[in-house]
This record gives sequence, C-alpha cells and structure tokens, in this order.
Amino acid sequence: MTANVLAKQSHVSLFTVRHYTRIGLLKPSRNRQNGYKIYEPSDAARLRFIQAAKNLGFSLAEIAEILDEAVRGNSPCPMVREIIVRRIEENQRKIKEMQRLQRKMENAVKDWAKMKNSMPDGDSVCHLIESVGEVEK
Amino acid sequence: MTANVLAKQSHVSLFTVRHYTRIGLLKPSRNRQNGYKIYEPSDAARLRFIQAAKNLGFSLAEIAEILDEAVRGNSPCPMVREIIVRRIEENQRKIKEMQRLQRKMENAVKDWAKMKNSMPDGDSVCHLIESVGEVEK
DNA sequence: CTACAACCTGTGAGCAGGTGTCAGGTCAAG
DNA sequence: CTTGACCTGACACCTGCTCACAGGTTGTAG
Repeated sequence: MTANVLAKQSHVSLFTVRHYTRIGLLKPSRNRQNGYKIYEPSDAARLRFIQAAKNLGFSLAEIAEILDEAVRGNSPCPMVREIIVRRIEENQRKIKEMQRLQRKMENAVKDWAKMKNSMPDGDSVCHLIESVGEVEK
Repeated sequence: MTANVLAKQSHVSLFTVRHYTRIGLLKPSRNRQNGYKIYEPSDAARLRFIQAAKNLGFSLAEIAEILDEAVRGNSPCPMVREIIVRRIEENQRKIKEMQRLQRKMENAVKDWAKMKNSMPDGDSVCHLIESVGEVEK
C-alpha cells in the first residue's frame, strides 16, 4: 500500500500521512526497487488509533509516547488515563476563557450599535476598540 | 524610548515588541549614531491599541489591516465591525466543538473507570482509546 | 584607561499540526 | 515513446510569540 492509497482508505489527506511518517508516527518499509514507501495493514490500524486518540484530544507528541510505550511492551493505559484527566482540566479552562471572550465581543457589538464610525487621528485608531479597552480597566 | 523601555512600560515582553516591529506593526525611527530603534509615545499608543484589539479576539494580521486603513486616512471602523461579527461566529463554533470534546472525554473517563489496563498486542495499542473510537462509529 | 556587565542589533530556529510547493524519479497506458 | 499520474525528500508557510546567537554599544567601577 502506498501513502496515497493509505490516505484515501483512511479518509486522511496525503499530506497528513506524509507528515505522520516524517515525525515517526508511521514507519513504513521500503520497496527496494524504486524506493517507494510500503504501508502494511498494521500501519492502517496505527493510523486509525492515531485518529481515535486525536479525536479524544491527545496531541501527536502524546500519541507518539503512547505508541512508544506500547512498542516497548508496556501497557500505555496508565499514561492514557493521566493524560486525559489533564486534558479535561485544560480544556475546561480554555472553554471558560473562550466564553469570557465571547461575552466580551457580544457586549462590544451591542455597545457599538449606538456608536458612529470615526476617522483615525493621532490619538486614536478606532474608538470602537479603544472604548472596550477603557471599559476593561 | 528603546524597545526594552517600551516593553516594560507597556507590560509586554521585549520579544513581543521586537516581534511586532519585525512584522511591521510598530515602525520605530532610528538613532543615526548607534542604529538603535527609537520608539515614540505614538508607538506606545499603537501598542496599547494592538493589545486592546488582541484582547477582543483580533488576529495580528487583522490588526495590521486595520492600522493600514487608518494610516491611509480611512475609517477602520466598518472593517472592525465586520471582523468582530465573523469572529463571534467562529468563536461560537469553536466553543461548541470544545464542549463536544469535553463531554466525550468525560464520558470516556467514566467508562474507563470499570475497565482494566491492557497490554498492547498486534491488533490493539490501548483498548481504552480504541473502545471510544468504536463507540463513536 | 580598561574591564566588565548590561544593554542594543538582525537573523534564524522552534513550538503544533498540518498544508502545500518544488524538482526530479518512476510507472503504466495508448 | 510520450503523456499523465504517481512517487520521493527537502523545504516554506500558517499563528504569535519565545528564545538563542554573535556581534556592536554604553555606562560604571576600579
């Protein structure tokens, strides 16, 4: 199986397959005749695992660690449990941050509805944005 | 005012000032004697504007456009209104996506509580993660 | 006067997770 | 035999910094 075939079969872009191969997540063998990379069904399984883990919020670096641990014959499960707990906390923080930003933007639009457009001068670039900055403080 | 002084006064890292200068958001003049960059109070105002806009979710590229428009003597306000409406929609989408991920991770942890750790084999890297993938489909 | 620290400079690399472009090699069909 | 579709590695690009490097400048202490 070449990179292109694996990509199409796995509903992933060719670039992604090449990227994963370059960073060592996939380790295809080689066709000695032409130097082409050869992916086995086990690489397809690996790729499915990577997609599943990515879907669960794991970073590629973490996935690489997990795969390494598995290749070394150790159970990656404890590591997996640790990572996801940390990821849940991080994600919660990010969501809160984005909701704060969302409220801020919505309030800004509301406030701006009554304000006119202004021409820039030496002191001010856009009084709309600057008014939010002032309100913030 | 040198880069370092501007950075400290604006509660921004020196690297950030240099970065903004490199990408053209700040345009200091030069000391002819030693080649040092000279920042004026207007650059400090510009930097405050950049921080305010970034706080509101504007990207540096968008901020550059806004500043360019202002320098050309046009009101950047219509552009600002357009961008923020788009940003609100994008942000809402991202929040929903992250909440979906959050639920998925929390459900995974709950399900995994009753599952044992497993050793990897040819078919499976970590059955915890793979079980989520299967449930998804 | 000089040594030294603390500043300044431009350039380039690194992060994450791809996306894409390039020149060149390979292969099968017509 | 030529065309077009594929393959390869190496590299640049995106965002918003953060940092390292090597070298020039400045101010102070001895």
